[in-house]
Amino acid sequence: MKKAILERIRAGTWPPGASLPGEIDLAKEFGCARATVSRAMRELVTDGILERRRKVGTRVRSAPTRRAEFTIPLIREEIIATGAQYGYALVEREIQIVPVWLRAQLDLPAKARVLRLCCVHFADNVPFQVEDRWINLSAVPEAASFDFEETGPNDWLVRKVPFTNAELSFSATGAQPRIAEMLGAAHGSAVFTLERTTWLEGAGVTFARLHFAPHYKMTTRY
Amino acid sequence: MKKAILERIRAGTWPPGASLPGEIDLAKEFGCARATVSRAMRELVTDGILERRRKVGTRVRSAPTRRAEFTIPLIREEIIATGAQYGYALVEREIQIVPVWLRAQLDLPAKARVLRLCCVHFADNVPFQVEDRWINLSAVPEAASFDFEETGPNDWLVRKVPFTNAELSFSATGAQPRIAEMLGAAHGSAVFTLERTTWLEGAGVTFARLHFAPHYKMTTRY
DNA sequence: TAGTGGTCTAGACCACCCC
DNA sequence: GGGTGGTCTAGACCACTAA
Repeated sequence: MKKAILERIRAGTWPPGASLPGEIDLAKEFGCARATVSRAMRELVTDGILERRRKVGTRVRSAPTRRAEFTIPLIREEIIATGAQYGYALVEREIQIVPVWLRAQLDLPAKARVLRLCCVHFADNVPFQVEDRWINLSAVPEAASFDFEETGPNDWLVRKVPFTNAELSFSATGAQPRIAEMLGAAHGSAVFTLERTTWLEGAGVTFARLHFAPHYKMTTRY
Repeated sequence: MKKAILERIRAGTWPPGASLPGEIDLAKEFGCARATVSRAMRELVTDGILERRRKVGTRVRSAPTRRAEFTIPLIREEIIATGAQYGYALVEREIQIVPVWLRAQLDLPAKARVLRLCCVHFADNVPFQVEDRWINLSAVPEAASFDFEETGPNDWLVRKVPFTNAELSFSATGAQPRIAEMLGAAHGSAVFTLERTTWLEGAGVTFARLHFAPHYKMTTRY
């Protein structure tokens, strides 16, 4: 069904910007139930192919969708998937009062306690990613008594703590001396940086800043 | 319906990794039709919350390999959305034989002709993005006779040329002298770089390498 | 207010795949 | 083989919104 509609769009029966017939007419035309047409069209909307408005009808999107989807894998799985051996090292672990910049990001009260971790993930013993992690101890008190010597915070959190909202941002930063050293890169070299914040029902859970080794590329197809 | 299921997951009735009851049981429990449960669950699968396998059942994904979705706006619209004034300048326009590295990327025959464009997008007269663009002239012959003095290739292509597949990749690169100069940045400074390739039915259409001014961040929430 | 999509029901058959 | 999800039907009512 979905294929049949797609074919017509590709064939030019319904060029970009054109209106499609209503669900009932299409159902007759294809000889199937209206619910079937409806489902196929709803899927095409989520695929970014169609655009629907009540009372107006369904149109083929004229400017093809410009949405990209990323799956953010666990770093361990990402490394293993390349065929390399995964390695992990904890560099720093400290409980502290939340820094001001992080208070704003996680929406925490003043003097909230956070666990700060810094660790390195290796692929075949070569540094792959430096993870700077802050965990809100009022949201995740168990974290205070876990040592993170063997298991990375990423792995641990994913199994322990659900979240409802997240924010991701990508950027390029010049490697700070400490980061550069841990990554085995030159000072100031361009580092791909991913920041991720997660909340559970409005309460900030954790913030991570991930620094990737030089030449890392994050790729997606659609 | 979808909400009801999500609530239970959040509430911990079905913790990560747990199996949910079958569709028929759930339908009884919620007092609704099986098709309704089915649709809600399928949607939760596409949201990355659930995982389903025939004969095995439905589970809550333990590692929410959640997908982040980006909307890649037209650069012009992105700049205007910040309240700044959009500016555009064409720096270079040349028809040439496709370079080898690009042949592989676009899947072109040797000696295919491509149009190479280099331009800068400004926000309030400050360089915002440098666009390095290659267009396959056998796929888009009209491009050869368009001068791109006033309209950026991005704007033009989006209106003229459909595509069926695309690949996006993000990385951090040290600014090459030419790029640095155009961006008004220091040589070697960290530049966020986005590469985008699009195909139409298997035929490479265009490749773009976008270099953003320092401190650019690409952000998404979900 | 009329017409569109959005959602649901109750039932049916099929495809897959672990046991 | 048998239980699971995948998909479909035919019909119904609701919600939104442009005219």
